[in-house]
Amino acid sequence: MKEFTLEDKQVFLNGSSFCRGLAPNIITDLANISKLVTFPETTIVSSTGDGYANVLFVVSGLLRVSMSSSSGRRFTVLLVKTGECYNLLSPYLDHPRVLEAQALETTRCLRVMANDFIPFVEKHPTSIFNLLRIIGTAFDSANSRIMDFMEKNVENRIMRVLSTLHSKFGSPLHFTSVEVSEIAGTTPESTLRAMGHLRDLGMIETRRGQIRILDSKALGDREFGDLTI
Amino acid sequence: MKEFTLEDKQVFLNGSSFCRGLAPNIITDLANISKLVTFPETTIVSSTGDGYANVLFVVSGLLRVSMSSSSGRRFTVLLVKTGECYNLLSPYLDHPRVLEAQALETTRCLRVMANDFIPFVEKHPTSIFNLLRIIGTAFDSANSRIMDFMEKNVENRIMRVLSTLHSKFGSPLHFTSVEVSEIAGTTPESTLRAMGHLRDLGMIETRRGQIRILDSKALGDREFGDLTI
DNA sequence: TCCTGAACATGACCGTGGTCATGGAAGTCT
DNA sequence: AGACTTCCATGACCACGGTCATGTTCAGGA
Repeated sequence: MKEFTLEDKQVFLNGSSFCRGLAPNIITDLANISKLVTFPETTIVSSTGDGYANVLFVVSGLLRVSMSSSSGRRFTVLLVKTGECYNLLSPYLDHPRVLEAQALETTRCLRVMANDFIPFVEKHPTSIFNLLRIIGTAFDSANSRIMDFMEKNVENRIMRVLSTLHSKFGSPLHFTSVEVSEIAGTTPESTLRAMGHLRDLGMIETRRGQIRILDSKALGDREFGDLTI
Repeated sequence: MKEFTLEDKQVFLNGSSFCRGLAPNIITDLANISKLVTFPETTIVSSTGDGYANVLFVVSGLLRVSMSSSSGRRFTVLLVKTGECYNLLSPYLDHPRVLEAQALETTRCLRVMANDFIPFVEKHPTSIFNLLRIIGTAFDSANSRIMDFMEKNVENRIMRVLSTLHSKFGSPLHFTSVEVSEIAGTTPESTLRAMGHLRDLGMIETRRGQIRILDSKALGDREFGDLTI
């Protein structure tokens, strides 16, 4: 693989959500403390309680951030794609996080160690805005998903998930029923039934491991819009 | 009512979660930009989409932070009591928040305007740790509640809520079935049925508007502990 | 090419809990 | 004291969706 130069880092970071609107010298500082790392597919990047405190900026690939219960059920909190970041909060938290992260594909990331990230933020307080914007959006999304559990039936939750995934990843989506069910908080069977109905209604088309969105407008949530997944 | 002097502010802030471990001069700075305000019972402090961006530190009373759907169902995200704070993120967010806040009792707060709060944090970057710790805890709690929706039945959710409320407010609790149901994400009827069963099991005692916890250990969640409500 | 495992699909069953309805008990106001 | 409101309590109903079971289709590997 080609070398990932400082300039490559800068170009990439410049397009990332965390660096939106930041001055070039700030991005250079961040590039300087970052290091490219590669996680092969299925790698567990961090698991519950392990105290992994590095910040990761996904360059390519996909990270799944999830939460699991002792009974083995998994809930997907976030899918971190190119330009997005994971673990922004951990450098600041003493207690171990409850979330875990796994690479769904071979994933390259720029890694910033907690010990470098904290001084970076202190030196450049304007980065707090982006940090808090990202966290705040995720927090709002989590609460919005709770409302969905209270109000919506499975089919409507699936619709909102598909609409969100479509906004984020385009069409067709490369997710299985298990993956969608772990995002929507239901079972694979119910997911397949719901998607079968949506297919009958002409909103989507499905193939093995592939979902094509035909009517994203009909799928979306009128009240709260897309989630942050 | 007696004057709330600068020294009163400092003493109060010194005991608040946001100021834990902060140097005295930092607390003085915060006290200087804060102003005591009083919200009579039932006051809507901020409602969805109104762009209220001030930070509030509850001196006495209780704020309920909640989310409502168009169909009128309310979900209580947070109960902000003495020493805790509300709206830490809003000064940093451009888009309006989805949460709303109401005073459940006559509530006195120290209010810091967004325009004063942002420079304060920039001047004292160590306050970021507390800010992010509070946000991170709330975020983890939200995800934990989602897991509860997926895994637990109503009775177990109620148990976890009661255990958490007991840790936070002691015993007896002064909440109605409607209020508990809005925290647990269920209906008042189901809440009453569940609490009736818990009463039969000898874990709680109930009177009108009052819940006495008898066996907090049996109520608690073994896997994830208390929530942040 | 066959074999194996994963993903899709669908039916049957039934428990949880939301909804509606009714009534009683406990405060509150005039 | 009586009227009124709020909260507690409980029963009946039934729909949603989780669980289990069975079978088919598809893709990749030996």
